[in-house]
Amino acid sequence: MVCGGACGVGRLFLDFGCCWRVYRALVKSTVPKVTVQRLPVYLHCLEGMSGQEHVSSDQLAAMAGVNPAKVRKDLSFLGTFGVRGVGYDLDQLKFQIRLELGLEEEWTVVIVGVGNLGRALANYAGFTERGFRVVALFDPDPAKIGSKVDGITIEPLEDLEQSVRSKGAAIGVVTTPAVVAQETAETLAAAGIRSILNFAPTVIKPPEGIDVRRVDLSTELQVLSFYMHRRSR
Amino acid sequence: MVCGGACGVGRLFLDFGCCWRVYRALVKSTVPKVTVQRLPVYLHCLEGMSGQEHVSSDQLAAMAGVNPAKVRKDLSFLGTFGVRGVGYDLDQLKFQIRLELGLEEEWTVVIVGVGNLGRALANYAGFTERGFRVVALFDPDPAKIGSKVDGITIEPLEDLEQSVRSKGAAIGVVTTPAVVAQETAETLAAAGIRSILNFAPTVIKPPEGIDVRRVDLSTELQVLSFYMHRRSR
DNA sequence: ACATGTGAAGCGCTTCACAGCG
DNA sequence: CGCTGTGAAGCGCTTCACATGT
Repeated sequence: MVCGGACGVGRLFLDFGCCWRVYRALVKSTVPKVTVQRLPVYLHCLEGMSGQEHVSSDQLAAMAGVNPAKVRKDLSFLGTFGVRGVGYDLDQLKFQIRLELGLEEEWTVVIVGVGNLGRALANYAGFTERGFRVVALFDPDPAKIGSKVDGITIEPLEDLEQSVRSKGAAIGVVTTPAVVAQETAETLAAAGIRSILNFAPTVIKPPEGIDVRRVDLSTELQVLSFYMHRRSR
Repeated sequence: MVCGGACGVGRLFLDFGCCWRVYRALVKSTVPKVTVQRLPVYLHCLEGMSGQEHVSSDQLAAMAGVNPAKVRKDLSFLGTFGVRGVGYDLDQLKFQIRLELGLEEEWTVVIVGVGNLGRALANYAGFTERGFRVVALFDPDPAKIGSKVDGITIEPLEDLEQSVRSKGAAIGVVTTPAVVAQETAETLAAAGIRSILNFAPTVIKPPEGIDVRRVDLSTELQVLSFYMHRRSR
């Protein structure tokens, strides 16, 4: 980037001299996407530490498997609370990351599609540990309706909209077959869900105003396959 | 990048004039990482199409939710077999992607840790559909050993090395608790596994020569949390 | 006329290197 | 001295725009 040049934001052109920081703060006010993805990793590493009051970027970097400079830059987006010559205060750092990630709020989750994967997720301890509470399960199969998984009763699909709305759920997890994933996402959106985590092996076109993240298990295997294939040539 | 400038590769500096393509072909010979991640998505989209002989980059881009130019550039790494004014031959394109991803080989998979998630993955149809065959399951729990999941007998951890070696398995899926994930990865590496897919909520330091990919379900939720939190400020 | 293939510009993340400060 | 915070350079991916080809 040419420093001191003009920054184009949509059709608007602004000149901040050499100050990209001002640009970020005033115009975008955003933490880089890649940083957001690393914050949970840092948090996890920090939570596994004990018996020390401070952490250095080198230490955290080694645990998270990244470059120390990256750790420092990432953390600098949350504010300036490291101590030179010492490191970061462990408790404060954990708190700041949780705050930034919005983990101080308790988010409620519903899961649509109680197959093997849906059931596994309903039982997944990692959700509860992070403050995500599963409040409802939905499935179209009459044989499943009424039975419980981890204490939560499986409800019929027809009740989805009303149930989600009354519980004020924020996140919808889609573990349905691929063919009904889009439809499911739209129903969830209509019911007032704000974000969707999609495990169905298909691309969901995000409904208006909804943030969709995709986790595709077989995609991951295919990526591994590529690199194995490559290495053996 | 300054075109016509020098390209540094390690300590070696080479000058290829303006030709980044030559540089890629001769020195790196690699498809960009992000492209590799998108190829499975394209493939999935193509497999869902029928009743037409050709696809255009615009069409594929719309289905995959990306920019058309990106599709063309991605595909150009696999070779030059689009037809101007027409598009890509559907069957040929599917074949080329499968070839590039190494999906023409059948990879064998073992799963370590048969909890809810491990069981879900053992049953996961998406693996079989893509040519990944689960050949063994391992768990330390004596109560589980000997029972079957989807036709595969659960074996004790002690048999892992010998069993993996004799079956010539290529991919190890780690669905153990976080505390034993590293250890598990090293055992898998010692047994001759070549790649690891890690679902344990922790960072595995890759054993020598092993490619490790990490899928963390709660990380994904935390990323969603960040953006929801952000929006409501 | 239409869609690919691709230089080149744009943009954002990574990494270096060091000033700044306890 | 040690470690953070950060300009600036490096690098790779994205996107544009259009030459190229059918």
